[in-house]
Amino acid sequence: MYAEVIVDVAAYPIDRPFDYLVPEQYRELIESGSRVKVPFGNRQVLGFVTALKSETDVPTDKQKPIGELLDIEPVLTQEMLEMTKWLKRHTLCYEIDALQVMLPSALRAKYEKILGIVDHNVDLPQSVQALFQQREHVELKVDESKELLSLIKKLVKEDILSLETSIKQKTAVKKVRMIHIESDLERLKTVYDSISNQAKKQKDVVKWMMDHPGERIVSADLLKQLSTTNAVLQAVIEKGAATLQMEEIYRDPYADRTMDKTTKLALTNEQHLALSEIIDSYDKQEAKTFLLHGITGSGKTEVYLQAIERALLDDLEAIVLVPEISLTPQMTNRFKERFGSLVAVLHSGLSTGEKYDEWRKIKRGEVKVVVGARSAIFAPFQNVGIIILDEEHEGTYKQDDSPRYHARDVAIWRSEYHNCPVILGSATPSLESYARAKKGNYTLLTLANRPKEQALPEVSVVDMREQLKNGNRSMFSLELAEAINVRLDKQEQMVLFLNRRGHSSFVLCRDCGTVVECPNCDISMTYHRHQEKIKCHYCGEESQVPHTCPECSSEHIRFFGTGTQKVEEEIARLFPAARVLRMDVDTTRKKGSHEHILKLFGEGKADILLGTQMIAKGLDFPNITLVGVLSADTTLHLADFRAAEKTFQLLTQVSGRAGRHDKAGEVIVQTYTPEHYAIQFAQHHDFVPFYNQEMMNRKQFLYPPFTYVVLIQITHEDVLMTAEYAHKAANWLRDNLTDQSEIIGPTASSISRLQNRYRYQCLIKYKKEPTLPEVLQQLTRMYRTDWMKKGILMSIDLNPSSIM
DNA sequence: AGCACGCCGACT
DNA sequence: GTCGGCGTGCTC
Repeated sequence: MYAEVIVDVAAYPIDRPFDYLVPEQYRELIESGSRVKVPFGNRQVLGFVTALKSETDVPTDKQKPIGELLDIEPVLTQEMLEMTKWLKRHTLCYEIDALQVMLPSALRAKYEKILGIVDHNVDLPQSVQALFQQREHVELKVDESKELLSLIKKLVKEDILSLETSIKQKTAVKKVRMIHIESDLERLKTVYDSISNQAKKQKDVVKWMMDHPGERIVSADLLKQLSTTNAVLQAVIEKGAATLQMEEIYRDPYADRTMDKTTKLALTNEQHLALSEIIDSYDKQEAKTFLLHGITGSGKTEVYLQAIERALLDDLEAIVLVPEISLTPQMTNRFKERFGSLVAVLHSGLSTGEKYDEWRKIKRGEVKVVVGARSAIFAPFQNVGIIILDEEHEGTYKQDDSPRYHARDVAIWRSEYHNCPVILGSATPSLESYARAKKGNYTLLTLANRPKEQALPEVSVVDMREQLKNGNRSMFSLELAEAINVRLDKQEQMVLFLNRRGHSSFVLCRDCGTVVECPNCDISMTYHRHQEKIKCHYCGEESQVPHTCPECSSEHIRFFGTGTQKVEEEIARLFPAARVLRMDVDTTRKKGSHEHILKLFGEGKADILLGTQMIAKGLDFPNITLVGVLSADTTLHLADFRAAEKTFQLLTQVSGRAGRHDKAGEVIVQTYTPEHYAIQFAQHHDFVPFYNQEMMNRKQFLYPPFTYVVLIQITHEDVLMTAEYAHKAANWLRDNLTDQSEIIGPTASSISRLQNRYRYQCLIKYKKEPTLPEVLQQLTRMYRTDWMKKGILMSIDLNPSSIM
């Protein structure tokens, strides 16, 4: 018996199955989808069994047996194995990357080099002895000095030391010491009597146990409750009053929270119509994709909940994706409230262990609904009944490193596998999805009204050029300042939005015009006043604020541009009575701080919630009556064909935060380009006219959804090398693709250097290009066999979410 | 001769 | 990706 194994090595010639002999003792147990340890070259690596067979073409002298079978229950389902092949083809990634992306990171291998002493008669050199410090075995870290490493290598060769790789799972299953108390009271009594009166503590413990016969309790809890020590407990166990067992437990991030269960809400006609179309298709077991276009506050979530309820009736499972879920506890809570313990939550705020435990609950079918961010689309359910992507237009559904998959594509693939519907929901659908819905590839469902018929908030656009002309140089227009004062008087809440964190976005010398740039990236450093530092938002570089110009030594250094920190200060100056909560990457770094800020705001502990785009989505507080967008221009002028679309989406989403309940909402948008159609249409909540206008632009410049694009990015530490290979790539594409494709570039990327690597890119635009998969595969091969060795890094992104 | 370093190819 | 093998060139 042989197993085809994909080994945990990402390299071009390795990117295929290797055949291994299955040892006798594993023949009954092994299944495809299990992890194994295998000898590979002269080391041990982790691998995934993708198939079993009785024959092989591999000559006998090259056949090696599997070292160890790691899973009795395979970690990969058959569906995942099929999905892997599809992912590999469609994202041009290594098969091993496709496999690993479907599993929680806890299951990834952790390789350790273990150094041991073989010959004790040899005196080891001082430096090696220091490493061992009397121990028999130590872990050898790669960051030891070169001299030491080569010395060790020599000693290993001479058989004085031994070097082995150990493979461990990154995070283990959490276990607790569980005490099982003897259930036979008589026997407990006997034990009690047998304990000498001197062992008072032991008597106490057994006495307590006699009140709790047959119960189970976690060892630590028992010790705490009886304020005793492990020694006492051990003695009691030895006498037979209880037994100790290691038991698996789940780390539960929601352990200390209780929630009131909610029941179905009554649906509006529109909601009902949408739901019955979905359920119809569900009943027919169609793999149909719905685009649920519902204005903000129109009750999309209730439609999701009731569609899921239908699937649960048949004991099928549901996957719900939300964009970066930890940002929207309000959203996850709605699922927890409706479906209680049937819900697993997967998001980036959980620890590796917590994610692993949620994953195991899903795998074992202990939960039926998973709510999670992008990677939750790989939830290991076996009987999926419905898949939902909320805010389907969000860029976070596209993974921006290998494998560069889009959760929407995976969702549709899985829906075809399980014959179940997919619901894509949004108030501002992506142009791609809306175009597909109009063409009939997706089924369009529309919710044009809010359930309680609340009006959409009034949006006014303020021309900041006029403010400047009238002598107002503040970042608050008169209109916005007035509106803020009104809310402060009425004790209503506000959300202020600015898509830029930090204090000032650049530091400029007024004498020579120098802007302080990051030493590793071609990007200006942002001033952060709280730590009195300047930071690069791309690579994390930090340094002291210069007091003189690094170029000309002038002291006329000034800070320009506005970030959330500066706005916070301005609010304190202009509205001293206002209580402000700032929410951006800088204030939400700690685990749970996100929820904490929102909780404070929900309890009315602040008047103003000031933040970056993380506050644009999902907030639902009844007392918010004003939303202020301090500058709508930040996203509008990016060098990306989706800039207008992103701006429209953002404005519509933030506007939706106001007036969701009884009180009417107002939105004030400040901009230097009020005439721009994205701002105009967002002002009037006009998605369809915006869509039509934007489609005309896309058509004119041949951008998606009229074409498909592929972004190819080349980076290297040396500019000339970067440019050279970018040209090579572009020329190769021009020579090999048909003239149905347009190849743009190479050009320097808009951030031309990042983390000390220069960046060039080219773009392929095509409507139909039958040769594309083949050509890209060949380009990848050239890169992996040849260019990589020269330090070039190349990435190919099909349907990139941004071309910057 | 003895070894450091870089390049090449193999890995079931 | 990571190892060993092998060639080149430098040093004692």
